[in-house]
Amino acid sequence: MWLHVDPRSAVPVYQQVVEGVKAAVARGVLKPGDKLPSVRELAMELTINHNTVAKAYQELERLHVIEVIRGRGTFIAAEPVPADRDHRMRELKHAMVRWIVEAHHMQMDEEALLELFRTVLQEWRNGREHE
Amino acid sequence: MWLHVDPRSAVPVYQQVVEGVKAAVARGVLKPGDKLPSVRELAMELTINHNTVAKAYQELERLHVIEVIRGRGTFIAAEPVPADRDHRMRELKHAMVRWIVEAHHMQMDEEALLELFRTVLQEWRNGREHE
DNA sequence: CATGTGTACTAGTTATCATAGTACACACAG
DNA sequence: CTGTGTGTACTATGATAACTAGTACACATG
Repeated sequence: MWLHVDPRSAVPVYQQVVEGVKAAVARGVLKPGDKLPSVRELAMELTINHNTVAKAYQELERLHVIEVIRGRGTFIAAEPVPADRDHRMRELKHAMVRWIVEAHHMQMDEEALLELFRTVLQEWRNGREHE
Repeated sequence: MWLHVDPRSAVPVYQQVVEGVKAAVARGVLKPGDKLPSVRELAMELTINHNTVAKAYQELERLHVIEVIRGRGTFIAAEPVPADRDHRMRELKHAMVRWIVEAHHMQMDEEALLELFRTVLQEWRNGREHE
């Protein structure tokens, strides 16, 4: 299965589902048109409530990652339209600043941080090839 | 003031204080030995409860960012010893992966993402010089 | 009609965050 | 010693979010 959930994590379960699906799409595990499990199926598989899955699906639909068709099921959306691009860009920059601050408190050089990012990016690329 | 707090934000107020202090230290606005406002002073200034400030201070002490001396006050710690380096490194990497995925859903090229990070790093360096 | 979809609703539990008020232990200047 | 300023501890209360459980409804399809 391309989805794992940790009920003891601090991050909400529905959000873990959202991120899991987004990651699977980004990796190419899920492609446009692919059918997702029904809310009840996925809930059974992850041993969580079907309402929690439904909440995740609604969030994913809001993000234009999936398309929901009542009575038929949910599918990966054709084109991931970036709706609120500016807003997400600001958040991305903000996150990067947090990395810099965090790295500083880990006594990590800024150059080392940049190198780390390159490494993570490379590892992600490799992991993508293996699927 | 080097600290701002948004009570309507989704991120907890005490955590905003924690991040604010860490950022100020990283920028050099606060230096080792500097005295922080008392919990009641800062609470008054930010119009929040003094218990909330106390919670933030306790978290900062746990992170070895500040030193607390009962009856005297709180001070920026001498050397920011990275205690749980491995754990924080894993979290940092995890955060980077999340944003790689996010960038993909924004239809942003990986090279563009790397370039953006270089830009943010440069901007942060400039902002630091001005203080 | 029967089945499988997503959706909507109520109810209840648990946990976190924040406030408010009070009290205590310690350091230090007077 | 006393008064004041520290951080800390405690109880109580309210607000909100996340999750579970159960039930019911509307729609698509065979």
